[in-house]
Amino acid sequence: MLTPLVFYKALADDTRLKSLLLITAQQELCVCELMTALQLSQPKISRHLAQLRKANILADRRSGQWVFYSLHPELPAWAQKVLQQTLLANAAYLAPCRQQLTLVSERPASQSCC
Amino acid sequence: MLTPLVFYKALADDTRLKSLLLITAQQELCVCELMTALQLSQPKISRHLAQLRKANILADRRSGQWVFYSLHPELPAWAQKVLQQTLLANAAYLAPCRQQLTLVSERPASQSCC
DNA sequence: GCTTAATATGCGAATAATCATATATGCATT
DNA sequence: AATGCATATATGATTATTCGCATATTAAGC
Repeated sequence: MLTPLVFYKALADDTRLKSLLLITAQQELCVCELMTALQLSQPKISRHLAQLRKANILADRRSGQWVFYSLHPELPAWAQKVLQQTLLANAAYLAPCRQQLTLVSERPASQSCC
Repeated sequence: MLTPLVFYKALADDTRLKSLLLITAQQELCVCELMTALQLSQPKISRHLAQLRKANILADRRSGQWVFYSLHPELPAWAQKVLQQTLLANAAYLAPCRQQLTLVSERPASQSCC
């Protein structure tokens, strides 16, 4: 069960926060997409995603060489709302990352919602 | 201006998170009330509150020997919503603190809402 | 002025988080 | 099987946070 402390510790790092918000906005992203969006090294991104996965905040799904990360299906509703609100109210914080975000062309069709 | 990263770093500590949620629930609290609610030393509480004050998340008001802390009037709406939702959805996390919370008898009348 | 209660802060020690680098795995193509 | 790309993990060094203790500060009561 996800405690608020564990959740907010997960958000208390620039790499993790931006990754989470980008994934919240895009449904799912792979490591290399986050690399270009955040302009950070591959091990750095991978490490932080692993942290979020261990906390059951993100779920991963492998598709060929890529591993796609999305919000964990059992992420509590309050935590989802927190992410959504943060995303909507802080467009400027994410704008530079979203500009540099480039989706991989080989991306397999994902079950897009909304 | 309060960035999401600064805000979530402020929430990423047990003492600060519980203090903030208790203050969200009670409008305002002083250091000694938080000491008994959280069963922690005075310097420890004071230090963390100072951090939250420096980040403009809390405001302080002196009344005699007491210093009362409340949510900063200019705390962005999204941050207020985050605190409210966290409070509502995590009663169990706060229950022990709320049980031990004892308001000072000399408490000056505060503009209580709800 | 003196004492007590509430709060704040300086400082060094302990703890935890993060980083860069190197190495390893998994899958696809040749 | 060998090469290349995407991803994962291990390790040691660095850096940030947090803590406890002692000491200031501020206000109230005598």
